[in-house]
Amino acid sequence: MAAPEATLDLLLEVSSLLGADTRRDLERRGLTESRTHLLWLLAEGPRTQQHLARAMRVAPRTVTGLVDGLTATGFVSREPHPDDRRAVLVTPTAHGAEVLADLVDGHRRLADQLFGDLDETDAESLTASLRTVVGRLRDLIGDDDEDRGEASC
Amino acid sequence: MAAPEATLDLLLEVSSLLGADTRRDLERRGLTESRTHLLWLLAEGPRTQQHLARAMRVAPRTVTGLVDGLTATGFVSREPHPDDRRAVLVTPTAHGAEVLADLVDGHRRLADQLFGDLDETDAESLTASLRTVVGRLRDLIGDDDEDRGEASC
DNA sequence: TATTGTTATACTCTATAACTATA
DNA sequence: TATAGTTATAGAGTATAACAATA
Repeated sequence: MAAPEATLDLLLEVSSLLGADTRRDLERRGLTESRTHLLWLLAEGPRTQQHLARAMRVAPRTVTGLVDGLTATGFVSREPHPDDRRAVLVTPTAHGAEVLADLVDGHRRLADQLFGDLDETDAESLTASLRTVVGRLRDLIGDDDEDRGEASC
Repeated sequence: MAAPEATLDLLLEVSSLLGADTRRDLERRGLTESRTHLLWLLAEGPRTQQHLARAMRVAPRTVTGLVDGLTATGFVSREPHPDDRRAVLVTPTAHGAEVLADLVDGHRRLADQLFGDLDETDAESLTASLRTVVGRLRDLIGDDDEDRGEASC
């Protein structure tokens, strides 16, 4: 038992359910996954759109659209860059910062609900297995993992 | 160590990498994730669009678009339903069936690459943990898992 | 009256290409 | 000349609502 395919199917189901849970939570707040990913990258301060495009591995034009949406819904604003008049600094509004803090908190609570009561041995074993899988997937994809911020939510 | 949040982050990274690997593979074949999900549901035979909409948890109109795309690119055809003249049976073409078989095979090979060499203990422990996580996520979401086909690819 | 699938419309995410302002 | 961000255009996925044909 525990055939490789069954394990992969479980992992894919976890992915699907995690995505569904996340989306449902975000919808209530008027956010989408992509917009949230961008907002998440502002946790440590304002960033230029170029920076965000590279971190999200997305075309600059895509960031324009995401920032447009987040601006229209009151989560961020475009502020002038102090040193470069071509660039803007995408900056969370008070509301955006509040929602962001809330999302970070929700992430922590979800982690506790899912893994908080695993005993030490199981937890170690699970993280070790996941680390191995991440390494193998990176090899398969040829991902260098350069330049990314923290994990998306 | 092995804090709950680190484990969740690993799981999210696995999700992200699995998605990237899948998309890259599908692009080469002229498929998208949604279209592939639909094609996958035809593995055991033709289905009506209503059936597909329920299985994919998506609006009927969305299925129309996906079937349009798959028809235009030669993966499926719409055949008359023998008993119900309102309905159509979405049916893989020869090409579609061939690609589908190839995808199923690729899924098996990926599983082997990721988990084929785990020792019995680790494999059991990993699947047990994943099953627990699936259960908890289902509870969180209130997912009844009725009516779905096999896992999407 | 209920169901199957469609046309019509709209929003989001993504991409490429051409352009403006600035460096 | 190179970079930051935009307008323009396009394709994919999703949704709701109104409608046709059929059950």
